[in-house]
Amino acid sequence: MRIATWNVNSIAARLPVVLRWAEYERPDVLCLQEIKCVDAKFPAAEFEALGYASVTHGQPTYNGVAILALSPVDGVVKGLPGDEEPGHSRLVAGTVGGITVVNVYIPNGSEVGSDKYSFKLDWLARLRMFLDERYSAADPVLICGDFNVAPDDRDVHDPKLWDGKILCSPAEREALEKVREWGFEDAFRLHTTDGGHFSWWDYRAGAFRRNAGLRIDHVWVTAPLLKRCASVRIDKEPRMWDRPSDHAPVIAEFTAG
DNA sequence: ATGGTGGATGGTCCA
Repeated sequence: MRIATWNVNSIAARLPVVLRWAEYERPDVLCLQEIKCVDAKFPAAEFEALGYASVTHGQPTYNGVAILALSPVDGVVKGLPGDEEPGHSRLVAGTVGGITVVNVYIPNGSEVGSDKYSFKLDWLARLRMFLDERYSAADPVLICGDFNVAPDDRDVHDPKLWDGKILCSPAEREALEKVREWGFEDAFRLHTTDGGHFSWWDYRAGAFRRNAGLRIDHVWVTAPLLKRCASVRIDKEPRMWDRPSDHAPVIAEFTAG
């Protein structure tokens, strides 16, 4: 069972790249963030032609998340409780092949100290409450997505430059740690302990060429999945294609449970 | 260089 996560920065703009990648990689589950479209505009038929069912939670212009899966998705949840209506579409969850998958697009936060930063910290606190109320860490639960946080300095190309900045600041790292303490481990760090592995590179200033990136896209799992996790890798290949997303997909592989 | 690039949109907002 392979589960992937990818911030695609508009599914309309990225459809050729995502279809091409899905066709050769063919993960069992593909979690997308920033689809930037309403549910009715999601290109479900194109993915269905590859065998994928779509569960979308979109909104106009911004945000939006989707779970694509080769087998049926049950127990679907759309949206984080406590979101104002109409809220940001930043969470979609469901159970596929016995694994509960929680797909999140955690707010970016803009700048430390801004209103958007407060919203990010509050959203993370509400995410923890949602997990407390809805799921059990004794079960196979996986949370993945664009977390918009580099958990520690190994995940930052230039820790001095980013020190205290958005995506790296202590308060957001602590708020994310509270989510982790619910019962998750960072699956990537099971297999890879060194730095220099990134999942996002700014479009500007030749950041990808210089590998000036951050590791902000994550796959975290509970204990029952931890022992089944065979590998986690970041696929930089589609970041080199024409009209790429600024994020690379992350793929986790699990042995049968 | 308080910039740079990219997406949705059709002015700016967002990342």
